[in-house]
Amino acid sequence: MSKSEHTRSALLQSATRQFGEFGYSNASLRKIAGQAGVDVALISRYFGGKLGLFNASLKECLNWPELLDPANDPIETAIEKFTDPTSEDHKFSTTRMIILNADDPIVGERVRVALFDKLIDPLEARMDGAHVKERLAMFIAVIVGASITRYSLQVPGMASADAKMHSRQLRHLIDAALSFKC
Amino acid sequence: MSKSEHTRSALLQSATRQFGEFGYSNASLRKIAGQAGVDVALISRYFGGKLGLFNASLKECLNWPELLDPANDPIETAIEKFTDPTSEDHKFSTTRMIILNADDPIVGERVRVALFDKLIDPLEARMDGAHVKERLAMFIAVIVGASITRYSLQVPGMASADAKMHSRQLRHLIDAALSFKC
DNA sequence: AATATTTGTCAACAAGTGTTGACTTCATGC
DNA sequence: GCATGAAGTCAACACTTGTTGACAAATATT
Repeated sequence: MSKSEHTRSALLQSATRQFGEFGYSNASLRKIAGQAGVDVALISRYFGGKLGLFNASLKECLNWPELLDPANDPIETAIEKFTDPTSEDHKFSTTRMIILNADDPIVGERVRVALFDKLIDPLEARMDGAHVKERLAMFIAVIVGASITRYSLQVPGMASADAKMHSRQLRHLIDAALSFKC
Repeated sequence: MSKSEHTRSALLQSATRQFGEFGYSNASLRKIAGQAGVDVALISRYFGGKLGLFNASLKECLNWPELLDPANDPIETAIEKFTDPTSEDHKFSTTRMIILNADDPIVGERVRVALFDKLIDPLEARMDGAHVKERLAMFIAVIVGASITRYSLQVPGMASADAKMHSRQLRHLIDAALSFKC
């Protein structure tokens, strides 16, 4: 790994944390560079600017090839990815990255398009039964709502629940979402 | 209504729109004042600054006395308030105001405390049965998740659903949340 | 009518933002 | 050893932000 690749990836990792924690507009390039131990000007050099850095970070976040693998159940894969149990801190999960930036006046549109291209459309293509669109939307709503309730709002009934209990809550709601009949 | 009260309320209304659409940090005092047809400096005069303006707006948003009225069913009242069918544009709903600012580095803590004081704790006090905390958290998750999915992410299965269909989706998930048994 | 109080206007401020270009340092080729 | 190009440093830029204080206009009070 060359020197430039090293700083590039350090920048990308730091950016993903900051964008995921504070959102695009609240994240500062100087803080991103500082956390990566690198000069601010290098961001423009390697990514062309703040927008380019965000795009690179977004692309990395939403790269979920497992979703396309026929060997995997799409819903189970999505649950694993969304709840992201490997991440050390859910503050920096992909779910948060999406939610926090979906309304941004600058990158919101981009985030939504990427979300559809990389996640929602592939998921929809692999679901069957009646009312796929409606059930999928309800599934997304449950995942997103649970994430916000647990980590952003910190409502005790979810925030203080242990992993097992939270998993039961999630499964119960997901089952309801997927079994919806108009 | 005196002159000063008029500009004060115009400022407050404009602020609620901007804070609800862009979030605290992305909202600009100059735009708020401009939309209210008033000079920027008057914000500092009437509200003491940006933070004071936000607090006033937040207080107004979360003033839901109907929730405490024993004549009303608390859950039904909460649903009405959260889904906010009277608002001309859900972009400026109370739900959005809360979600969009719950993570802000400056006002996030304030928003969460107000949410608990004014909504969650009163709701919890009026619910009965087993596992109240867990079921309430799941209820919140459904409301919040549906709002984001429909209005922020704009997932077609919810965003394109008419009012009747969306209401059925919401009821189905809420029933599941409230009937949860550990 | 003259004074006092409220209400509104304007310009400036310090701080922070993303971005740029000239410069130095470093490593690799010949 | 020297020259070439990559990699990193630094200071400045134009701009926006929230806030402040001095001033003008309008309204109310005596």
